Amino acid sequence: MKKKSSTKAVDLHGLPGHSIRRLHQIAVAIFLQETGAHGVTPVQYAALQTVADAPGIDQRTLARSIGLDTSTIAGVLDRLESRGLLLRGASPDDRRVRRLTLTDDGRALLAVLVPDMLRAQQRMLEPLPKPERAEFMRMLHALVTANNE
Amino acid sequence: MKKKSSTKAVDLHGLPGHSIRRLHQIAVAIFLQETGAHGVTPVQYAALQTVADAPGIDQRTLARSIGLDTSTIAGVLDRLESRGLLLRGASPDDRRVRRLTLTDDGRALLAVLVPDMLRAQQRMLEPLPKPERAEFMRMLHALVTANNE
DNA sequence: AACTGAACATCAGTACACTAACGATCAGTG
DNA sequence: CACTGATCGTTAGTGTACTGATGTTCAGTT
Repeated sequence: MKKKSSTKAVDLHGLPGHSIRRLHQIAVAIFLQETGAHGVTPVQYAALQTVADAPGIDQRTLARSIGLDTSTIAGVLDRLESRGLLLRGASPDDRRVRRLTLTDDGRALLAVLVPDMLRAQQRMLEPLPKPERAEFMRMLHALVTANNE
Repeated sequence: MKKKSSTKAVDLHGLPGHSIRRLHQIAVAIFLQETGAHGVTPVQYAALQTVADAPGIDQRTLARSIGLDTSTIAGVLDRLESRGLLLRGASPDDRRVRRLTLTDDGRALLAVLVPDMLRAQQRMLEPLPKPERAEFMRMLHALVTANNE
């Protein structure tokens, strides 16, 4: 009389997909709490950071680097450009390509943002005992890289 | 001469928030690959499952149970209702409340969906060695429940 | 019975995130 | 040099996901 009609025994909260979605929501919320004053989203931060590290990068390379497709990155860059944080210049070699660089305002904002962002990252893992945090990050990273097809 | 000007040493891919976002994208993609034929999203599945387990539930309780706010759940239910999978009836006790139930089509679709969904969940953790999967789920769950403020 | 504050749902606005289709450009081939 | 296929960016359309404002309804007070 154990598990005969277990058809309905689907525990939503035990499903990886559901917990991953919830954790993502929480991560975004924490990020916005810590950096809220500056009006930058996690994805916008990722774009700013990547362009800062690789000035002149093109949109397609940027998109792949942070895990977005080109149609999504277009909107992100629109918003950053209209705030004067980023420039979309033409490439001299290839007229299809837009070369991305940060403005002085963009670099300044990024510098101000970093400590807040780091505090947010810290908070996300805080509920875990310290030795488990690195372990969690290792597994997380393994899952992400394994699925880069 | 080690780490004097480490200001720029922010490794995007080592940040929890970034990896969590990527894993969420991957989880959604796998879900849609496995269940693609039925045109249901992960959130729509969560709503169907929860209403099936608690017929007559109201929108607010449903929203909190799956981690959405009421403005988001409204759109989700619009789509399920217009596909004839779900009914939004009025409550006799309280005219503010809409009581949710599945139609026969909704229950039938859910039954068909479950095996595909379970296969998707399996695939998400597959890159991890078997003993680590439970460990990962335990940490994931700890992080989610700890941040339910 | 009117007043007040809370609860429930909706709507408007902003921001990802995807697919599919498109136009422009480029690189290589015949 | 014209042709072909691939590449880069944009646009259109669908679906979460949030905040903030609005309107209805309810429950408790006065």
